[in-house]
Amino acid sequence: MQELLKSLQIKVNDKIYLKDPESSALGKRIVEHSIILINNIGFEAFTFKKLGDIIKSPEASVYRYFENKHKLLLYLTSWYWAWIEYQLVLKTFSIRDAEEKLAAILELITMAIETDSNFSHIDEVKLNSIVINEYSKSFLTKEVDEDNREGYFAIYKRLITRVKDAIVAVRPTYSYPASLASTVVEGSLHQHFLKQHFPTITDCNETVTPTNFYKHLVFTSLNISM
Amino acid sequence: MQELLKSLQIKVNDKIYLKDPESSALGKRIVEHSIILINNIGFEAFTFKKLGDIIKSPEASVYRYFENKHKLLLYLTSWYWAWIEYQLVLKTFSIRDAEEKLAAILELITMAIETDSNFSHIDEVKLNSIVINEYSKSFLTKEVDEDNREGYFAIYKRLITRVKDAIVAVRPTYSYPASLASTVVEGSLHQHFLKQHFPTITDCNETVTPTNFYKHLVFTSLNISM
DNA sequence: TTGCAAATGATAGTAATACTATTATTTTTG
DNA sequence: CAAAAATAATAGTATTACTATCATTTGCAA
Repeated sequence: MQELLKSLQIKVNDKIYLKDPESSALGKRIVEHSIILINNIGFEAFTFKKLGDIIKSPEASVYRYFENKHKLLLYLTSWYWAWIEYQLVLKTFSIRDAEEKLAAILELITMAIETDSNFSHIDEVKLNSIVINEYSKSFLTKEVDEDNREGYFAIYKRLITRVKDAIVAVRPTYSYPASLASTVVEGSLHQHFLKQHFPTITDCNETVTPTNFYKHLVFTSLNISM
Repeated sequence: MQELLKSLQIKVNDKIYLKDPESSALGKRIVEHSIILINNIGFEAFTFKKLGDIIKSPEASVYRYFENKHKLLLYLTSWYWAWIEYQLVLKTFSIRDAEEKLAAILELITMAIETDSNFSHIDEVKLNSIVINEYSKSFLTKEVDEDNREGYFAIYKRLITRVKDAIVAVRPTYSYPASLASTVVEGSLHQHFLKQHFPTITDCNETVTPTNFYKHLVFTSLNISM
């Protein structure tokens, strides 16, 4: 049931790919192993040639699914945000209290993904790690406005808007709901990164989580005592 | 006087370059035109070959100053953060009141750089734009731990620590001073980016600035009424 | 079950990138 | 003014990021 809903809901903008990777076994292998490979060697060192060698298909076959590796990154990260948005809707639609709902959203957004759902070719733990390490690169480009016009960031923006709406529901007079929402989503990825690589400039570690920090940040900003 | 101090203070880790670009006319041309070129075409499309064509020197000459373009980016962004840190120290060392000092720091950190100082080959406005668009790429790499060990991010971390210290001075009991400091510095770059490319997910525009947002965020977090 | 289209595989090729190497020429400076 | 240092000129390599062509396999419809 949850599986069914999932397969129905998690759809990315079909202009991102040339051929839907969900539509064939090869497409799924491309997605599955690109996640593993990007996670292993990083997006810069990742090439369609290396991926082709791993899945034992010529790189030309990969190019039939994605124009280039940037489109593939857009695909993977869009899928991730769609998956998060799906969980957000599922986990919060029945919560009536605005504060409680916002708290649930913050938990979902700022939490580390630690267990793979294991019912598809997509490893969500590795994908989360890719989002932490590579997501910024998907929009920090000269083509960002063009890509945005094509709708490649639509799911991400919709997610931020949902967070913003939850903030507004709690405190309609607050002046910066959109900035606060985008700060939490982006900032949370950043704190997870700092925790791993720059521990001296974050308070997040094994005991203190980004969730603790962002809950405090958001609720005090909205004038709610903690 | 300010000029003198500046030339004395703004020094980057000398392991970032092979030969100090400040030590020769060619070095300065490399830095000056790399800022212009990266700003124009973006870091991905930027190559030493293209830079060489512009400054009319062979790309091999550029390679005598910087191992590769990633090192050049580290150099430029380190210079930028050193410049910001220098201003921070200069503008706040005489402020005794902790809240006032923190406010001054937040203004400096979150403000857009709009005027070029015009007394060196470095255009700070363009460099600020490079930092907004490319800084994340300097640490979102597989080599981040190695680069960090070499001290390539030392100035940036020291700057964040200064912001953290100012937060602690205001509210010693606050639990997340380092995370708040890193959130403000990184988040401010992000809000400037959103303002330009994703206006629907930020409240920052011509009238509302990241400074307004972050001052509110920080001071409410520290339980100071606004 | 054959037969045709679509998908994939195999192979080749190109321009650009990210360098390294060598030698010649110019510039600096002791 | 001579030696040393810096830069220019040129060439070369492996890899990347593609595109093109044609052969083979696979799925499915008559």
